[in-house]
This record gives sequence, structure tokens and C-alpha cells, in this order.
Amino acid sequence: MEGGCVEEASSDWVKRLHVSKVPQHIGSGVSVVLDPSAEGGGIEAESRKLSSSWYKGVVPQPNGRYGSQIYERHQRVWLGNFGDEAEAARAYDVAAQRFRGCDAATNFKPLTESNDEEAAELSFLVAHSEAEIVDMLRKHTYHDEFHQSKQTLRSAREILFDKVVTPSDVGKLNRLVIPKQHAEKHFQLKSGSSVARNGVLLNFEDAAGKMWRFRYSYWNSSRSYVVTKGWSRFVKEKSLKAGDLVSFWRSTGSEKQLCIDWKTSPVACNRAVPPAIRPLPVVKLFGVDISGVPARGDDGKRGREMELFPPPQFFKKQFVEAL
DNA sequence: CTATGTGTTGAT
DNA sequence: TCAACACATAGG
Repeated sequence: MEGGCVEEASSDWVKRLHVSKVPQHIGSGVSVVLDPSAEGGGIEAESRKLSSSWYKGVVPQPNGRYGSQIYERHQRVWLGNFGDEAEAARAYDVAAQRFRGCDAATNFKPLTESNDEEAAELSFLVAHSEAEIVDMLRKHTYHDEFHQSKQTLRSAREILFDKVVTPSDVGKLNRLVIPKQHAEKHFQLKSGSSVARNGVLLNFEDAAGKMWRFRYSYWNSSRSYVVTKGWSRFVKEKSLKAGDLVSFWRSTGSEKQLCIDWKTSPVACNRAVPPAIRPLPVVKLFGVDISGVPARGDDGKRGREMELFPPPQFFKKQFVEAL
């Protein structure tokens, strides 16, 4: 439900910026005269009246600071005061995107799901009430809370199930079979519905915080539940090999975010892959179908490979035996 | 006392 | 909806 806004969104914020007001001094060279009486005197202007030309939702305060506000249902919602207008503008943007969704006009580039960090923020936004977000903005604690939530999310999670991937799961079939037992328990699809036929897109966050978006559906032909679109990319990024373990989790926090982790099979590790490109305990990559995107778009910054995520109950009997 | 946020109005 | 601006009042 939270995945309301999707891809391509980054293209029109620029338009909005120009449509809405930006600064007074725009490229056209036309200087906006707000106070006719002051214009003649030149610089005098700003000293008397509060000049404006602010960002959307930002209102200058007598003390030189900047208030932020948004209107909702015929009423003003105060978002707090800030030291500089850009900060106030960012507060407005946050509120706008929470109140009005991804299509809301914003001062800066709106959040999109095509970016890890932004997608995480988007779900954070949706996971909190409007009142909570407003409260955070007014107290200037929004950023802290957001980053904090990412920590919590990553640490507090419960295992749903795991699976030792088969050769076909990592082969050319580009799909992962979800054992029926687990599929029906954790990833239910309304049978008969269009959702069941077309499948549904599910977001999974890995231990590093990267998001993966997979298409999950039911194949009548084989009467099995499968993860298709997006899976091959995961296999590739993680260099998954048959015998490796993939585990599915769900955060226990309010966001109930689905998570995915993987663990290389000791055997598989020995017999194949060159250590050089092997590791990456966890790869992040945010959802959205990056499969069709030019290689340059998604990676670029493979950045942080981090320390191994505290291994769950990996390599338990089941796993070892399976080898 | 000052900073903050509300009342209120006129304009999109 | 939105921001300009007056001003009550929360807060130190």
C-alpha cells in the first residue's frame, strides 16, 4: 500500500519549481518588486517589510527566522520555525508528501522509490500519522527519528522462513520457488483475484538497508508460488549459488517491513567463486525494477558493503543437511 | 522580554 | 489553498 508513488517522478519537480515561485530573481532578469515604495530607495526595501519570494509553505517571521506551514482541509497546519528558509522549505516538503502523497508539489526534488534512501524515507513517512510527522517537524527531530527508525528496523526482525536455493532457483529460469507451506502462510495471494493472476510487487529490505522489489505470483501450470521479476538481479548481485541460503524476515516494528538476507553455502563457497568478487555480505538495491535500467543507473555507488549482518540461525541442521 | 504560532484577510 | 501581516501569548 505504501508503494503509491512509483518511478519517474524525478522529471517534473523541476517544472514545479519553476511553476511555483522560487526566488525573486529569476533567470529572466525580471526582478520582482514587492514593495513599490521601497524600490526607489533600493536596498531600503528589505529592512522594513519582510521580503518574500520564499519557498512554498515558508513564511518569514519578524525575528528573521522562517516559519513553515501547510494548508489542509481549509486550515493551516503549523510546521514550526526554522533558522533558514531552506530548512523550512524541507519541512514543508516532508509534510506535503505525507499529506498529499508523491504528487505533491515540493520545493526540492520529491522522494521517489527509485532510490534506496528515499524509498526508506517514504515508507517511514507512511508508517507514521500526519500528526506524528508534524510533531517531529515542529520539534526538529524528523531527521533523527528517521535515521533511528532505520536502525530499529534493521535490528528488530523476526524470521519468517528460509530456503536453500536449488540450481533452478539460481539458473536461467529467473525465478525462485517459494515453498507452498511458507508462501501460503506469509505471502498470501487472494486466490482468483486479479492480484493472484498478475502477481504483486513486494518490497524487501536487506540487512544493509537496501530495498529489493520482487514480483510474487502463483503459477497455475506448476501450481507453485514464485518470485519472478527482480529475482535474477538479486541472484546476480549476491552471486547466489545453488546451496546458498536465503531467508525471509519481517521487521517487528510498526512498519512491518519485509526483509531478505542470504548466506553463502560453505560448500558452494569453496568450490567456486573467486573471493575477489564474492563477498558483499549484503547487497542493497532498491526496489523498483532496475532490471531494465542501464547498468549505470543503479550502481555507481555500490558503496557500503558492511560487516556481516549478525547471522541469524543460519546454518542450522536443516541447512547443513541439505548440503 | 522575545519568539512563536494564531487570527484574519485578500489574492489566487 | 496560500501567504502577508497584525498581534496575542507561550515561554524563559
